[in-house]
Amino acid sequence: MNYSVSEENYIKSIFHLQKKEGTVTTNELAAELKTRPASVTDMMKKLKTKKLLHYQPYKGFRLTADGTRVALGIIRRHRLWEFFLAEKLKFTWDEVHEVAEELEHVSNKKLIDKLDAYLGFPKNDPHGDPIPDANGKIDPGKKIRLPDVPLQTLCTVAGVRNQSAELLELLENKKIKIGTRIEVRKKFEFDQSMEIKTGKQSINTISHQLAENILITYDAG
Amino acid sequence: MNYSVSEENYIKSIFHLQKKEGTVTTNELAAELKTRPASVTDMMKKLKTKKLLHYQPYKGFRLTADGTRVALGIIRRHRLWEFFLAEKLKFTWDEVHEVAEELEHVSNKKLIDKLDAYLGFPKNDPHGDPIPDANGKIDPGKKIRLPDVPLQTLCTVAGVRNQSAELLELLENKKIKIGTRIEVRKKFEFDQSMEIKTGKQSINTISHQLAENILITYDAG
DNA sequence: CGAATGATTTAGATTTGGCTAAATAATTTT
DNA sequence: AAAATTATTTAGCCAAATCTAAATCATTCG
Ligand SMILES: [Mn+2]
Ligand SMILES: [Mn+2]
Ligand SMILES: [Mn+2]
Ligand SMILES: [Mn+2]
Repeated sequence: MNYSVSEENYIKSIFHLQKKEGTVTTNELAAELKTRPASVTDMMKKLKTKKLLHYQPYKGFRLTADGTRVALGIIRRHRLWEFFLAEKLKFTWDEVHEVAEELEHVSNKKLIDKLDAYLGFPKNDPHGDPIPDANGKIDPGKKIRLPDVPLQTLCTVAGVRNQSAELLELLENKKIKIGTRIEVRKKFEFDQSMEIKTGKQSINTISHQLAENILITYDAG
Repeated sequence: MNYSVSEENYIKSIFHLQKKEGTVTTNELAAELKTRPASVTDMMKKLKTKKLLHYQPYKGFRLTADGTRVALGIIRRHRLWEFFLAEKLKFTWDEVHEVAEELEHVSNKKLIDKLDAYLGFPKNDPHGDPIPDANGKIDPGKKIRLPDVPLQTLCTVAGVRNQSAELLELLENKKIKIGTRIEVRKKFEFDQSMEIKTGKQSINTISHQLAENILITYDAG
C-alpha cells in the first residue's frame, strides 16, 4: 500500500489523461512524463501486477477502482499543499504547483488529515480544482471546472469563476446560465477548445478560456 | 547542489554522530542508518568525490565545511517542519520526528524560508533543539542542550529547562549555576552519562537526564 | 613479536527506474 | 490487399543504492 515517487507520478498522470479520453496510450503518457515509451511499458507491467491498472499490450490502459483510489489520494495531497502554500505561505497561484509536486509524495495519512483540518477543510485548490476528502470522495455537489468533466457526461452549470461584464456577455450570447444542462462532446488538442451540447439540441464550440470559467456539478445519481 | 534522499540521510547522520566524537566510523554509521558497513563505504566514496567528506579508507570520516553547510540545511528543514507540526497541526512532540524525517527532503529554498517566516522565525524545535537560520547559522547566543555540545569545548551555563525543586537541588549540589564555565570531557555510551569539568578544576559525572536540562551558550569568539 | 580478532573495504549480485535500438503489431495509404 | 507509416513492446544496457561473502587492514593479546 505504499508507492514510490515514480509510481505515484505515473498513477496521477494516468488519472488526469484518462479524464479526457477514457483510455490512455503509451505515447501520450511518455510525453506527459517526459520519458520514453519503452519506460512507460515497463511501468505499466508493474502497475498491472499491482492491480492498479487495466492493461492489455497494444490496447492502452485505464486505472482500476484501486488505482483510482490511489490517484485520488495523491491528488488530495497535492491540492491541500497547494492551498496551504497559497493561503498560509503567500505563494502566488502560479508558484504552488511545482512545490506541491514534491510535497504530494509525503504520504502520511495523519499529516494530511490534520493539515486538512488546520486549513478548514477547503473545497478547492488555488486553481479552482476540487480537493477530494479523506475518503477520496469529491463532494457530489462540488463545483468542477468544465474542462475537467469527462466527455459525454451530462452535467449542470452551477456557477462562474468571475463576474466580469465581458464573461457574462459571452455566456449570455452562448445561452449558458446557471442550471443549463451541458455535455462535452469533443476536445481539440490544438487549442483546448471544446464542442459542447447545451439544452436540448444546440451544439457549440467554446474556447478553453471560457470553459475554465464555467463551473458545473454532476447530475444526481 | 542537489542531493538524493539517501545522501541527505547519510550527511545528517554523520553530522550528529561527529558531534560526539569528532570522527565517525563505518560501523557506527551503518548501525545508525540500519544498513550494512559495505553500503556505508560505497556512499562515503561518493560523498568524498563530492567534497562533502574528509575520508581516508580505514580512518573514519568527518564532514568538510561544505558538508557541514549541507547538513545544517537539512537540519533546518527538519526542525522547522517539526515546529510546524507541533505548533500548527497539533501533533504531540513525540510524533513530529517521524513525519519531519520525510518532509526534510523537500528542499525548495523559497518554501523553507517562507515557512520560517510564517512560523515567526522560531529559535527551537519542539525538542528544544536550535533551528539554524537561512544562512545555516545557529544564533551564537542560542541556548543549546549540554548533550549537544562537542567534547572539549568550553562553554557557559545559560539556563535550565525546568524549574523543579529537585533539579535545582541537584544543580546546587554539583555547583552548577548560570554563568558556570563548563566543558564536557567524555561521554559514556552505556547510559549517556558524561564527565564534565566545571570552573577551575573540579571533575564530575552527571546523568543524561541532568545534562538534558542544562542549557549552555558557546563562549564568544 | 606474531597470531587472533575485529573493523573495513572489495567483489559480485540484485532491484528499481531509466535509456536506445530493434522487432513487432496496428493503422492508414495507395 | 499490400505497402508504408506509426505505435508499442522487447531486448539489451546503465546507474544508484542496496546486500552477502570474501579479502584485507589494524589492533590487541599471549
Ligand atoms: Mn510528483
Ligand atoms: Mn492545482
Ligand atoms: Mn530523512
Ligand atoms: Mn527535533
